[in-house]
Amino acid sequence: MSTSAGQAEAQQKAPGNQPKTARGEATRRSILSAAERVIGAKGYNDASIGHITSEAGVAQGTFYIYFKTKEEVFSELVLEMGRLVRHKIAEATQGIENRLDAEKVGLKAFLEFVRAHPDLYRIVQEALFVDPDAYEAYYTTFADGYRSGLSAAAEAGQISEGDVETRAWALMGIARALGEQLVVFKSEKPVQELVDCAYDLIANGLKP
Amino acid sequence: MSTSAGQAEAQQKAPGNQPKTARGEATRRSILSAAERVIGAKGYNDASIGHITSEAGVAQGTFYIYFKTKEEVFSELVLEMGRLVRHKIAEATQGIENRLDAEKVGLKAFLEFVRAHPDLYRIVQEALFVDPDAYEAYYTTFADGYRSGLSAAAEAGQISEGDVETRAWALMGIARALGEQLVVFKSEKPVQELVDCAYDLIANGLKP
DNA sequence: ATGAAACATGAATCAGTATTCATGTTTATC
DNA sequence: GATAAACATGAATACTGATTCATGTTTCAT
Repeated sequence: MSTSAGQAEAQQKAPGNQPKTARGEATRRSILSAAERVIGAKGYNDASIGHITSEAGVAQGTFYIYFKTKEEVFSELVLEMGRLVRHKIAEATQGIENRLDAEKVGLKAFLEFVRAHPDLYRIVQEALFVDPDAYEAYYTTFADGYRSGLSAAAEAGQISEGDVETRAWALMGIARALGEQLVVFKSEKPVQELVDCAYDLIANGLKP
Repeated sequence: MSTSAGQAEAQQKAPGNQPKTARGEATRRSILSAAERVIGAKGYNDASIGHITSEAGVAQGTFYIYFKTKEEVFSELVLEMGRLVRHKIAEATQGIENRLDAEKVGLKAFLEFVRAHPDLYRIVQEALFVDPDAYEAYYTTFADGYRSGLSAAAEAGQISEGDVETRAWALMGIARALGEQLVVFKSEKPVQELVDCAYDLIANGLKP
């Protein structure tokens, strides 16, 4: 009924508590965003609830009004990363007919997002150890989309034939490695240069 | 002076204690190998010293005869993974003149190693959070070798021109993603199939 | 054979921190 | 403006697990 509380309905895993007022909404958001920064910076284990709540400017107990456990806030961040990234890429590749073009534009959108959200990127990596299910869901969701895109492109003769499953993982691997360049290894290289080089490799291969 | 204690000399980071007798040597090795299994399976934080020592069949205190901290044993495992993997690849690509052939053979060797040592693979991934320096060293060492290999190949006209730095990371990304397929997502696909598909992509690209 | 160094033990220490709870404050509705 | 629900507090609880240590046992050079 109110302005923007539509997503509360279809929640799957019995979350801590959804806020019922604007104040609660704001507090919850501020905890989530503090968690993103703190966990992204220190890693899951060194990020204590105390750190997170003090970064958010609330008391320690307040955390447990909105999240059942430390793991829950982490999982939510992984989900958020998935949603945001997929949205960015879908938005950027909207209406592009040719798969190779879409590949290029999508890669660029991905890398720009990752550079803008280094904490989220690291959180997804750590999910392999903290919340393996979320990690797996993140990548398989991605891979599914990739695979069907590649299949369609092969049908349409836009790309050569080949095992779409393996290709999807390989292409995701390239994107991930370049993202890591930016976030983990702090490369200053312009995103466009990375994209152009990777695109050339993806499209033409290494053969002279 | 004795048979095989030559590596004790050039140690960098003041390690716990190197064993001085055959018994000590054996105990240390058994702790290290237990740590590999336990940390690989449960992750760094859930793998307690108690778990590791009981898996190794020694008392808890014994751990600290050979390792100063829990982190130290972890770092040593990351180093070990780097040494072993580089060795495997070097061995496999020994004497191969053509870079693209070497790429194919090296990728196969890498994937076979990874499938045989899933625990070590996971440990390297976790190093990003537990021991970032070791993580960085692992990948930059790899990338350095890759880069110079690609440069030489480009000189020799075996591959097309292109930014070797970015290409190196992209190719490492492919290898890593396929390794992850095997270890994390438990794919049953034969290594050779993955290699053939990835090689085709690397050599020829996606263009029809 | 013997003494010193190396190795091994496992119970005790010690610190950190996730989670709970009893108590107060704010918000919204009647 | 009163009442209940929602929200907020921060001190107390409870537990885990890395590290230490006082005490034994084994190895080995002499």
